[in-house]
Amino acid sequence: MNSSQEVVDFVENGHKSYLPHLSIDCVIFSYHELRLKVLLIRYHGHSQFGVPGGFIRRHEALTTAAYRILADKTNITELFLQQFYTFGDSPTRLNHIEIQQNHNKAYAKANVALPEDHWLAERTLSIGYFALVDHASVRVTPEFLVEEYDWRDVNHITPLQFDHNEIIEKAVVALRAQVYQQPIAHLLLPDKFTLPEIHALYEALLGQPLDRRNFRKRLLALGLITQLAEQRKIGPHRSPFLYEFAAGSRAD
Amino acid sequence: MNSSQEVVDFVENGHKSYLPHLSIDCVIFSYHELRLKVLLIRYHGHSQFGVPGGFIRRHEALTTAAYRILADKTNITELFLQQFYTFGDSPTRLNHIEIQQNHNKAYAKANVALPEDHWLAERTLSIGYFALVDHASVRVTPEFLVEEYDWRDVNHITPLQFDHNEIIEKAVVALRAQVYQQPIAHLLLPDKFTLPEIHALYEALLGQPLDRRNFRKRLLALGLITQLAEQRKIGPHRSPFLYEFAAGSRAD
DNA sequence: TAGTAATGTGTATACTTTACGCATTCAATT
DNA sequence: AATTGAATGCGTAAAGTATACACATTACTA
Repeated sequence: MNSSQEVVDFVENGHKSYLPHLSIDCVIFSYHELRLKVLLIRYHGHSQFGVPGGFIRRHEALTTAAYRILADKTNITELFLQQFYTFGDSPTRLNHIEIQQNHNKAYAKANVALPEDHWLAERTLSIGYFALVDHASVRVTPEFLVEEYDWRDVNHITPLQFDHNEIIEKAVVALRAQVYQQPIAHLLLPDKFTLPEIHALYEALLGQPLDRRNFRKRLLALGLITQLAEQRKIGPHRSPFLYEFAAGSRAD
Repeated sequence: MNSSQEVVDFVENGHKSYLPHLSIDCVIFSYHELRLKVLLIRYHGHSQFGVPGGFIRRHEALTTAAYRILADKTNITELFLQQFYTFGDSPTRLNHIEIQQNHNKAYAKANVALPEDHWLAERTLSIGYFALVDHASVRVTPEFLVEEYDWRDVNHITPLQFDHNEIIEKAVVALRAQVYQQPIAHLLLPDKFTLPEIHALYEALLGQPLDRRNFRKRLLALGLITQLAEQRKIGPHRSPFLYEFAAGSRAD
């Protein structure tokens, strides 16, 4: 939504296209400057950030909706995406008046206010997905109601809207559980990469130091990566070998 | 719902109390005659069984709803309950006409038919919960539209309604992942139990044989159970010691 | 040509899991 | 009273995984 007019149209007609009471919240991870980052956005009139989200079309498969929302927000179609939990307990999700007021802080920018019985002002459950995207490929779509966005270090998340802190925490746990099961890092690295590169990536993903040598043995033993004969020239040091993700490793 | 009148009332007024487009499906496990069982129900006019489900009240916390539905169906309040996945992809969940026809097969018994635009005839996502209940304590609540129910061996599930086979499969995976993490079996055994008893239970839960001796060491090492000084007299054999679940083990 | 800082592997040790055997107990039978 | 069958109790050896750690190699710079 890129103009006041589009926002008004959404508020007036959105109920025809989208399911009420239900949203998808996306915890979008990327890897940048050796750190694991999460994409946060801040709406007009709000002081706190939150994770981006969207609604499900009435006749759209859930997974399709998740991919569509991710693509809408980041202009990225190649990504790792996985559902991890559905949130519907937080008191901040149940208090009608609070929800309505919260929305209206943002919608004020388009000079609309939600009436009390508007579908957007109602209690909404959220299906949590987490995604891993290539940082450099992301072009965050500007939105009329979104004041700013920020790639926040996953270890330095400040208090967020609603239950979004809890959502991110659960997403991080789910992400880390997958790190040795699936070639998750595939989209975060070039096709050919060095061991130090993937090593630093995994340290960021897991938030802890990993022994270089044992790490290599592990990925090799799991069959996640394959060593190539080629090497790469890096500045003044020994040339590291290149590796690639093994074809046939899970989720390929 | 126990009478034709109640069903009609639900069809006419349910939208005031419950969230549309969203249901909770419960995979209810129990342990009976050394087997892991799942509770299935069959609606009037339907040939296939399915897992029991229910709707979320408009202002009810999600977890509360799940416990309420479980209690409604089984008259049990003490149980292990956990969300595991939200289903919204299956084509059988998206086809309007099919959904409507399916519902009407059952509702025919109450001489009602859902119009095409009725909330119950619309596309519905389902939040999957699995539960572990004490088989003997369950008293399945009779419902007007439910023709029969069955505790089905988890290894002999026939084709079910909609995507319920997939739901059960995912539930079994989620259940098995928890078996050594939480004192899941607490509610399936008496307070004091013998090692052979919990051993047989775990074999049923995991669907595979487990070495008696290693099994004991494992549970003891994890601190899940504690050995007592007491023994139990069993027929013509050596008296087994009694064990209890360790206080302070997770989820207590 | 030596120095520096990074990369490349191998090996020994601790820990965890798995495999497996033999002694003990209870009651029914000889 | 001794024997036997069937189940339980609990230990030990072997295999497999994970962890800790060290030294050789390379590429550029001084």
